[in-house]
Amino acid sequence: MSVRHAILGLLHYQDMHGYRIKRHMEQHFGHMWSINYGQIYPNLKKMEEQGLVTKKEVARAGTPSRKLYSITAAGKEAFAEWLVSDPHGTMLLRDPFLLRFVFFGFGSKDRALKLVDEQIALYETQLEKRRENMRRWQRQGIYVRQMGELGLLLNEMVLDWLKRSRKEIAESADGEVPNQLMELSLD
Amino acid sequence: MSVRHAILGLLHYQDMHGYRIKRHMEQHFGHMWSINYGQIYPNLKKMEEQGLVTKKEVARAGTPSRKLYSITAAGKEAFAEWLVSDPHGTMLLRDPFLLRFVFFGFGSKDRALKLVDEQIALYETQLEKRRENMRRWQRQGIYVRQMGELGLLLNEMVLDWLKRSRKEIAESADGEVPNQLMELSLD
DNA sequence: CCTCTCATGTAAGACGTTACATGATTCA
DNA sequence: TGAATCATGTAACGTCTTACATGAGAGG
Repeated sequence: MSVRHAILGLLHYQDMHGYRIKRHMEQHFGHMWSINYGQIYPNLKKMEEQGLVTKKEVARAGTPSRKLYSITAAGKEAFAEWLVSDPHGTMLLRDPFLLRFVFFGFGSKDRALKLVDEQIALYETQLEKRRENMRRWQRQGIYVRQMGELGLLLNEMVLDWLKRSRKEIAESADGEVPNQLMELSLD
Repeated sequence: MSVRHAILGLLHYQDMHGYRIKRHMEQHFGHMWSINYGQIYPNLKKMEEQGLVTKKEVARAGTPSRKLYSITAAGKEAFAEWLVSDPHGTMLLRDPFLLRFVFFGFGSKDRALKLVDEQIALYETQLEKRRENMRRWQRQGIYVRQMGELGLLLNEMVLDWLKRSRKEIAESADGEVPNQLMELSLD
């Protein structure tokens, strides 16, 4: 499970508690993964049972006591194994927008344009955020910086693609979209 | 649920049975999504119960009878609604390799290079496949073709990125990777 | 006073993957 | 004879999301 290993990775840097782990992941890997408490707390618990991490409760007046987790030798070993395990194939773009995009031919051109525009706006906002983050990533070593660069490249590429698609859709007559029924029935 | 809507989309083209749906998705959207029988058959069943599709059993001597599904008016309506529903944010690159990549600083440089090389080989193989598929997508209307182009662009971009990263990793001294512990502890 | 951030957690359900079971036909 | 393809399905498990419950402190 990736979430588990990501946590073990972070604990190499320093001891952390759940809330902090979530914030950190969102700030550093937010453009690649999502994460939530429903994953973090149960996984920390399980990893403690497995001896991959240890818990140290730091009581503080008032607020719920922080639970600081540290990685153990066994945890480091498990992490090291995972780090060099074999590749699992190429990236999938399991993106709900893209899936809808493929079927835009069944809706009206206007609707398609509207949805593409919304998506363009989204990517433009995100591009700015990523450019800001880039400054932070720059100082974090080769690998973190490279990951950030990939995120930026991807964002720019998708944005360009959306704009080109938009243009082509706008220029096509509404009926110009070929009837895909015939084509697809060939296989 | 996306799988359900993807199936409804395909049924716009023509009636299909489960096996065929899987094959079709793998051939046309294989670079973006994965799918398996554990999703298809239960979902077809459920959609039939909901009146989104109807089943017609076509008995054939010997082999298990094919179950041809057709989309109903209600199904088309549900699909049309989904098609114009609001965007859900930007793409996530939930890729196991990338997650490991970020932590390569904790392993040796040689291991990192080996893993990057394996990934490069994977993407090169896939790039060829996608170039072949492009011919098929070309004839399927704007949207399918654009999706195919995005897949190609993404593949080329990641491949370039991997090669550039490889070079930079190779040129870095093994100890040159900054100690990320200090940097990260700042937030 | 109200909202935001800090902080921990659970429960239910949605979604996805893997492995298995079955069996005929086609092709080498 | 053996492997691949066609064809349908289930069970178990793993993973992820959403919503909820709780409560203190800080700042406007």
